[in-house]
Amino acid sequence: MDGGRAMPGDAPRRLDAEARRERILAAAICYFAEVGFGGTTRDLARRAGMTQALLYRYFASKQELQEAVFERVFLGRLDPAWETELRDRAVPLHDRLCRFYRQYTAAIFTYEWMRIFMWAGLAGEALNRRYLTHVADRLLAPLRDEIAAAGTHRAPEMEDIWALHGAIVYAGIRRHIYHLPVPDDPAPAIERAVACFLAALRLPDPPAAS
Amino acid sequence: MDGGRAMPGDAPRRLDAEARRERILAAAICYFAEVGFGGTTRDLARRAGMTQALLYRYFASKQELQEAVFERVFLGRLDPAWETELRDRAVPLHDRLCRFYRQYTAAIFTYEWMRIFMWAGLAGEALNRRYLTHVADRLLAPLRDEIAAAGTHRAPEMEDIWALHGAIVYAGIRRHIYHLPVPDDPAPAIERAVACFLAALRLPDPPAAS
DNA sequence: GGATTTGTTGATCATCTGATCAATCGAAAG
DNA sequence: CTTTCGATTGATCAGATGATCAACAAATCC
Repeated sequence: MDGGRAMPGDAPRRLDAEARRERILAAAICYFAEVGFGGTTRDLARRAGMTQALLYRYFASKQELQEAVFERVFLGRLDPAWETELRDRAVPLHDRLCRFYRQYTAAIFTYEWMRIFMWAGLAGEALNRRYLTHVADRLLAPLRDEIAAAGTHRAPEMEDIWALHGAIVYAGIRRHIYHLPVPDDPAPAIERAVACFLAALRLPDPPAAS
Repeated sequence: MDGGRAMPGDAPRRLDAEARRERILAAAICYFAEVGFGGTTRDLARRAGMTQALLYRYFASKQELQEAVFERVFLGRLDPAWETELRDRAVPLHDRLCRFYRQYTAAIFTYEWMRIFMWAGLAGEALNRRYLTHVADRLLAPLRDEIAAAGTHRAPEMEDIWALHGAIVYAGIRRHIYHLPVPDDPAPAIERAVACFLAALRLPDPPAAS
């Protein structure tokens, strides 16, 4: 059957340096996302279909491989255009928020991103705080400003913006961390969460009772 | 200086079985919450101020200790009375929701609960799915029924209830997993999230634009 | 005081884990 | 075909880790 040539989906025994490094990195992202950074280099190598020793030809240490995983997974996921678009008052606020959260969730609602971010957070990596601080300053704060400028009777506090954020992001956590059933397309839920949030802010006062 | 007697906050060298077991369990909860279940029995023993070998007199294996931690942290945290109170239509809906989420967050917004729950979730423990399924069936579903019965123009979907849940719970994640600054008292944020949620449901239609 | 029970320890074992290196293998160049 | 260079491997090392056990020590009982 096998003439010795590599099958289409199969790996040739020998790869040039760049392709091998890529293969290791891809396997590491998948593996560490699943088991966390406590996973062993031997398990990782087995799943990547190569020897454990080979990992160390392309990454000086497990720590360095872990950092390469962080860089690949997190770097460049946040598009600077989002901030600009959030501030574009030619577009209705509701649409701006929906559009932003559709793009944001498209970027981070993946098995790898969600889980590696959570593993890193629990492990106390500074990365998470930096990332979320950036999100707060560059995205949520402008978002709050836009809501405040949209003529509602009171400006929401940052905690309220975080609540909207949590309402949307928690779906990704339920799905990828807890493995609970969640709709494939987050767009409808985003739509309703944003509409709910904005609608409430336009009310003159919280309801008295019942 | 030291006459041989144990100092007030100090541990006597010798404890009766029950007290020792308690000490180990308390230290294990604190330790595993911080570093996860990949932490070592030697580190744990050092922090608990005893020998590593001693752990194995009270727990047959690390696995058994881990299960004891789960039981202590998660068992009996959900009060069955909450469901009853959620259904008590003598109380205004807004107040019922706020009261429930104040009690719920009081139960789970601790460093230990939040982190051990997240470690367990990432590790794929069945515990998390069981727990959240219980929350969904026994608390969020009734909560949805009550909202539907409160005369709003449309009944929210379960995903909307999960959004409210996420808006509130995400504050605990930000605080205990990501170590971001969050208000000590979650009550005001709960109040606003619930008011926002209910207010929006009473609106005749989502806003047309801007 | 001496014997008995029971909590505690240091030493130790088998295995696992990150990391290293000389030996091998494969493809391209001459 | 032979040489050469670089990718790949098996063997191996030192330290860490879960678990065990005989020896020790502090209460308790006679």
